[in-house]
Amino acid sequence: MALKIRKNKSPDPPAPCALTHCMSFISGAWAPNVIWNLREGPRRFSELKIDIPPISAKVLSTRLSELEKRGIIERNVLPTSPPSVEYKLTQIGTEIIPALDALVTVGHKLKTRGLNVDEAEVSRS
Amino acid sequence: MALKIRKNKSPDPPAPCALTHCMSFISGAWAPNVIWNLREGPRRFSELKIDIPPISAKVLSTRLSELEKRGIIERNVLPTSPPSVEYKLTQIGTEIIPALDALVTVGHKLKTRGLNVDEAEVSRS
DNA sequence: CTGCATCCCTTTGGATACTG
DNA sequence: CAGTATCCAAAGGGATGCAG
Repeated sequence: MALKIRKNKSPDPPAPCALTHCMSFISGAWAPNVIWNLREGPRRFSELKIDIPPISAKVLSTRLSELEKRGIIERNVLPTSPPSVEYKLTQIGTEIIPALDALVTVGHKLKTRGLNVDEAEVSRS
Repeated sequence: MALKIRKNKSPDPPAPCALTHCMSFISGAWAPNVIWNLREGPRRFSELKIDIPPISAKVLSTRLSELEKRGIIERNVLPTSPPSVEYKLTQIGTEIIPALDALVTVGHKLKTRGLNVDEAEVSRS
């Protein structure tokens, strides 16, 4: 039969969800953090690494590449003896800041309202 | 066995990144979509299921529970013969809409600016 | 200093089937 | 209709080591 038998695997047809798609530019672990930490100006790789302690070099590198590809940040290699690289938000990249800020504001409200933001177990060392 | 040998696994200390933490309330696949689809009023389980075609019942159910626990949505069981359940945004839940909207706006700009939002590479050999 | 390659493990979302 | 339980597979991130 010409009909395709799909057991349970499909090539993942593009999700026709515009909203999901439009928000994909901040996808990936720490992506919002990276953007956030660039809000006050250029920052070097190692600085960002320090800004976001839990991030691994691999992930930071990956995120940086993605964000650059998406037109959110710019990469500048400084011709210093030990090569250093600066990353900065693009024009449009800076427009993300207020949006993130709005989201964080709501998130903060949610927390301070005595609600259980499913982390009542924060009493971790 | 009472002992577990951990080679390189650590309990992953809580990431001290406030921003990540403050945005975690929209974590999980389709979470933003669910919120978004409730923006115009109450919606039933099966309606949401239809609104967001790619979502599975399991995930929708999970997201709904999480969002309720986080105080973003409310669940109302309607005493109809076939039991139906309505979900609606809470007061604070509605505050997320503008934030999402801001994010989506930027995302849309990013796309329409002729940039490759990491999908220019579909022409992969 | 940057950043990639590898390996491995956890997470988590999808499919399916079943219950109230 | 609403939701849960299982199983499964893929994605993605962390650690480490190496390279430019």
